[in-house]
Amino acid sequence: MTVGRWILHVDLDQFLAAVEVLRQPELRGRPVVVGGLGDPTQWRVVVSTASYEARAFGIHSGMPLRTAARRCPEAVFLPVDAPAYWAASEQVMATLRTFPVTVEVLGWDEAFLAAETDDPARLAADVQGQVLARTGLACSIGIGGNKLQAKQATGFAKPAGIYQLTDANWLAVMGDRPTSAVWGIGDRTAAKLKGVGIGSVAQLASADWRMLAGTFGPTIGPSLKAMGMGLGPTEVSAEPYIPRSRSHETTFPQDLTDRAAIETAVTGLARELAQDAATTQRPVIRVAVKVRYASFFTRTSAMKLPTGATDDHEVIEQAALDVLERFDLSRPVRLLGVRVEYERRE
DNA sequence: TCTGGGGTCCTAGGACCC
DNA sequence: TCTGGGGTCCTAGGACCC
Repeated sequence: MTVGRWILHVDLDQFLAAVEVLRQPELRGRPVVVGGLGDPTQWRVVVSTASYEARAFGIHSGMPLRTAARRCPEAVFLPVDAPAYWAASEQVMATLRTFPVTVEVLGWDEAFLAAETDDPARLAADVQGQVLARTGLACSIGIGGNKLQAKQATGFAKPAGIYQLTDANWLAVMGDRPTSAVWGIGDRTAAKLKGVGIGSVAQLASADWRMLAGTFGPTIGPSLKAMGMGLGPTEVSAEPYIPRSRSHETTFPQDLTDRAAIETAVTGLARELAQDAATTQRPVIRVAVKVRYASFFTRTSAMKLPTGATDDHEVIEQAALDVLERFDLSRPVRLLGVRVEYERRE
């Protein structure tokens, strides 16, 4: 066998629920639902992660906690404890870095690995074993010739398995599936593809890229065909991630109708982001405000800071309030959000 | 399903300038 | 002065992902 370059996608299984079970072993085997403050009677709070036992009741991420409680009243509901998950994630990523691979972290429960090996399945099994031994957490691993194939393969590896997807079996495995099965193609794009006669991955792979460019634009169009063919990026970077923006948003348990309360909330969100910008020394160049009304109609508006990049909290808060002025605040407000964009540095 | 929070990237259109 | 074409900046919004 010749040594080749492989991409592995490592994905922790039911990550939040798994960390909770580690801390409370008596929860193992029980339906566990992590979300919000862990109170299933609260409105407007959704499931972050459901354990496999909870998923058997039809509970899944994004589902309102109240709905989850209705589907499985005996489930254990737990609050989201982000610091605990970040700590567990750090342990996992450190374990991955003990292998002779390049590790690119994607959020707290995923990573791409690039490896030179003639036996990627063996490497994947070793990684799985070490992650489990050192952290107590199970992961699934997809193996591919590029990031798309590897990421896609992980879906077939779950739970706690290994699956390989390459140029050799891509079309055999993916060809008959709907285009929305491909990572990066959502329901909107799949529906639009259907409108031009493309329903399956195989059809997308053999589609005319000029036609796609006409329908989806010069960048997205041809990239869709490439995705259908199972082509994707191969660079894996261990460079520390530099965020482009940060945001905070809050959905209120009850809609806000009082202008002063709205302004106070926006100021508070902006202040937190400004403090964060100052401590991380990332000057802000733009400030955006998001308003979701009771009707769920959502608008955002943004402003480049006229003063130039700054981490001055007064400037950032004032900018958020100035942008807020553009909105109709006579209607009940369900959600308020503030986002700051950082100066891009080379 | 009465619908969270935190991100990224792309596109389209208007303003403005030459 | 009924009027072109190209480049760049800015903003709103779409789409997608975890």
